[in-house]
Amino acid sequence: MSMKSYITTPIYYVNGSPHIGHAFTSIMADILKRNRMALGHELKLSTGVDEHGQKNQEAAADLGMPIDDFLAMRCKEFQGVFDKLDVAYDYFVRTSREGHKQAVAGMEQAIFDRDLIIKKNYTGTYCKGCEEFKKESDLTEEGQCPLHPTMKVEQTDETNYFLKMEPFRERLLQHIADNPDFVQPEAFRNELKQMLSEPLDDLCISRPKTRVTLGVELPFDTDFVTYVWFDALANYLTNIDWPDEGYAPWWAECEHLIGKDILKPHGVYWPIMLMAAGLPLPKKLSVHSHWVGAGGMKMSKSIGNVVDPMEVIAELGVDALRWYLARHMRADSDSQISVDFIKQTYNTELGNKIGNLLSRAAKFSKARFDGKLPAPGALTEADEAIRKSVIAATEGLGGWISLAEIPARMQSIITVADEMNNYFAEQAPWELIKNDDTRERCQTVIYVTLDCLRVVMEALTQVIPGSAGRALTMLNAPDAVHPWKPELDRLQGDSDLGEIETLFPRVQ
RNA sequence: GGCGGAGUAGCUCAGCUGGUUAGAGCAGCGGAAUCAUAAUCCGCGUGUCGGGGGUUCAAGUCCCUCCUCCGCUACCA
Repeated sequence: MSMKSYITTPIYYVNGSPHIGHAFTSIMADILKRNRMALGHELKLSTGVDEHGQKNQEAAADLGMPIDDFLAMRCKEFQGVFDKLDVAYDYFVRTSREGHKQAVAGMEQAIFDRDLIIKKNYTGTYCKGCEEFKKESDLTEEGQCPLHPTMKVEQTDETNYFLKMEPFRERLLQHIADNPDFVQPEAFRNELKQMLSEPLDDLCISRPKTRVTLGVELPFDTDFVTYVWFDALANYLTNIDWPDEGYAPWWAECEHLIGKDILKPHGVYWPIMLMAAGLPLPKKLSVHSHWVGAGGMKMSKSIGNVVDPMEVIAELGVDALRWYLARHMRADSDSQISVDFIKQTYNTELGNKIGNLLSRAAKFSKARFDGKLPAPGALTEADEAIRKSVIAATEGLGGWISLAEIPARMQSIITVADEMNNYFAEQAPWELIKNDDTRERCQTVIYVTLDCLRVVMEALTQVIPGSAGRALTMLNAPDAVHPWKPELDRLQGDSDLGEIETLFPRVQ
């Protein structure tokens, strides 16, 4: 029986169109999935959309659309984007799904039955942007929410249901202390500890229907719907059919990928919800930072430095984007992105160093060896050296990688691509082909180069599956070994090569 | 205000517990080669390592201080 793993992305709020942040988290989740699967794990990856809450309700109203039509449209848009990004999700979550709603209600009932939910009146300030109640101290001097300065906060005086949080605080802190991998990287673990360093207020988990109608009705009071965050977080369980028996092995190996902006709901609310319901906590919370424009400028329409994932795909192809994100993400601080940066990285790394090498070696082989890949002769020290380097550079991807390790793995691929170009230039097969007595040597160099490229491409299947797959087809490579590890000499000497096309066409 | 992170070549970044002439990639300049996506290979960097002070035989690397930026958090209002 193979190991099961479960990776999640947040479910995205659909009141706006998909942006680079959505694309990033889902692509990273996809890379981790492909990595786990290469290792022989059975895997489920969930991504999707959050269809509830006041903001969606209002976004639909603004467009003058019936809510269901609006949600269906947005859902299709998001799903289409992830398909184009080659994100191989197993579940595309829609919180409007009946099974999800029932499970959310079931979870609430379970917590309610344990006397951990109380009803009380609350007067305070409410930010629609955050869909949260705010303390006076959370607001700016002008009395507005610092996260949503253009929205007006509302004064409320209403009765709601609250989840008791404080009883679980110490236990959660202890869990974090005992399990360093529970929150990664360390910088965010420390921030979470800070959030938990003082007594927690009860969490309001309901909204009166008089104000919000789009949501899951409370099982114990039909005048209320569930707070969006409670509803949304529960998707991680409902996707794998909780409370049905089968969910357990998946849940035991659950890794949540999130942006640092939603650390609090995932690091505080969610674990406490689970503890309150008597359920085990997820195994790992992998937190990432955000993308900002060149020079560290925030992306904004007025500056004109917004990177639209769909525009990038249309112009450069999906793998230019996937590669850039995987290569330049920094674990605990924001990373920079611009269309120019993506182009530059694409041209120099994918195009010049990898694509061009494949092109020159494969075309040479076909032209000089009758459309075939020649069989190698005896190997020299130089051959052995480059082969060894290729194994060393790729074997990391034959093991379990964490989110934070991805860029370093990509770096080692590029480094070895440099070495391969070096090898090819030093061996100069175009010279070797000129004399009969060096012809066999030429065959060996071509074979070694293309077989090394095959290994690299197999490794890259985890990151840029489309391009890597095409390259393997050109090389007429056999199916990769499973579980995967870098292995030499799997290309057949004296066999046909496929049609050689330009893998990463240069862009201006 | 507190805590944390950051400020290193034109750009993006490495530089761990202090130790040879401060590094890489990209960009730029010169050359070689022509198998290839004008790609590749070789050569070329006098940077006040944010400012100032200090400790030390020796500091980008430790201490103090100041400046700038970012994150979390608090409080005054």
